[in-house]
Amino acid sequence: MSPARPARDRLVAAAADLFYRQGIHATGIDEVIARAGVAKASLYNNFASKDELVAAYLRDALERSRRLFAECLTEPDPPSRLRSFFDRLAAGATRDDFAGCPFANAAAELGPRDPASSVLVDFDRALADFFARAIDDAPDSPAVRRLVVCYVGALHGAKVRHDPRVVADAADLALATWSRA
Amino acid sequence: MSPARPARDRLVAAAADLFYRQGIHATGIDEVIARAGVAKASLYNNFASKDELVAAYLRDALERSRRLFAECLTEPDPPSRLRSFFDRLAAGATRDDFAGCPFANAAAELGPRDPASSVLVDFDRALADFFARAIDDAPDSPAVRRLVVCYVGALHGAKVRHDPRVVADAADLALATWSRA
DNA sequence: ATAGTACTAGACAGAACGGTCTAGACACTG
DNA sequence: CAGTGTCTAGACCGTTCTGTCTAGTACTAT
Repeated sequence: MSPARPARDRLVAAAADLFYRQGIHATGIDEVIARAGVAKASLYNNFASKDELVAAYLRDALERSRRLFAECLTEPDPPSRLRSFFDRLAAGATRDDFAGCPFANAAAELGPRDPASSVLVDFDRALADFFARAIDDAPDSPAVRRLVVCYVGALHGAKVRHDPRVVADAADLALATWSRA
Repeated sequence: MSPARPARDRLVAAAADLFYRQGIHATGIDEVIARAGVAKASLYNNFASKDELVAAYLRDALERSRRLFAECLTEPDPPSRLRSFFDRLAAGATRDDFAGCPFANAAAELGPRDPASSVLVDFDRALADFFARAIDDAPDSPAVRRLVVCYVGALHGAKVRHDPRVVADAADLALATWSRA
């Protein structure tokens, strides 16, 4: 049925790059297909609408996040899991195309009624679940919610201040709040 | 010269409401002037462009934030200043039109090259300055940067999870990180 | 009374948008 | 060879957007 569709993959990759860096509403269909090197008809053969492409971009980003979570969970103990996670965030924040958390950015644009916003809820759950597994606690526990605060503050702070040190500050905060709990 | 311009004020108020709740790109000029009860020409007599209206909206929000900061700084000691601040955030997060931090939302939409984004930098500085005064520390100190992380995490977390408890979690984190430092 | 100012109502233009459609190239499979 | 599915190139449509323009109204100061 769907053996391998390079056009679709190139579309998602181009959408990821442009939607992430420029914003979703600020990026037009024509720019996406030009970046992907793909005809407009190929877009609408693979996706019913621009919103579907947005959802596909977010689902792809969610999948990458899940893999990141899984890698961090291979560490033996809670502090090294948290350290591994925030180290990876810090590394990402030094890239020149860093623009914060893609899900936070999308949440600011989409609004709660948008169909693609269900992926944002999925990410939120996946993040809480990751932190819960990382520190062996319940996903709704205050300790996990504090770690989510650290994550959000880290990425957004590093974005608006153009300063990856903020991620290190948030990591300190995360480690401290875990060791205290 | 400019004794009192109700049309301009109504425009900024309408823009604040709509841009904040729906997003900037998702809100058209026609919707703003309809909400303001104002003719389109009045908009362009007071603002050169939509971007100017966006900037005016953000400057107005920045001014309100500065007043909030000043009120919190009347508290006698650092913990009560921080508690006062996060209590006000928590109160705001329970409102049904709560949509997170207006500057964070605008940052996700505008991109760094937008002229209005200088107001975002101003807010960032004002926030760091407030925390620095609140805990009697330098605006670039790690303690202040950790508090900024708490602020961002509080508002964004409360937004995407629709749960004002997140603000309380962030407040705990903020108080703890200050008392430890 | 008259001039100036701030406003309203809405038509209008130009561009950009999302999305559809036709025509045809290429590769693979029977 | 014929047929099928995926692709490209780009014209095209209707809508929506920002921004301009005309015309006329209400108020105020001199």
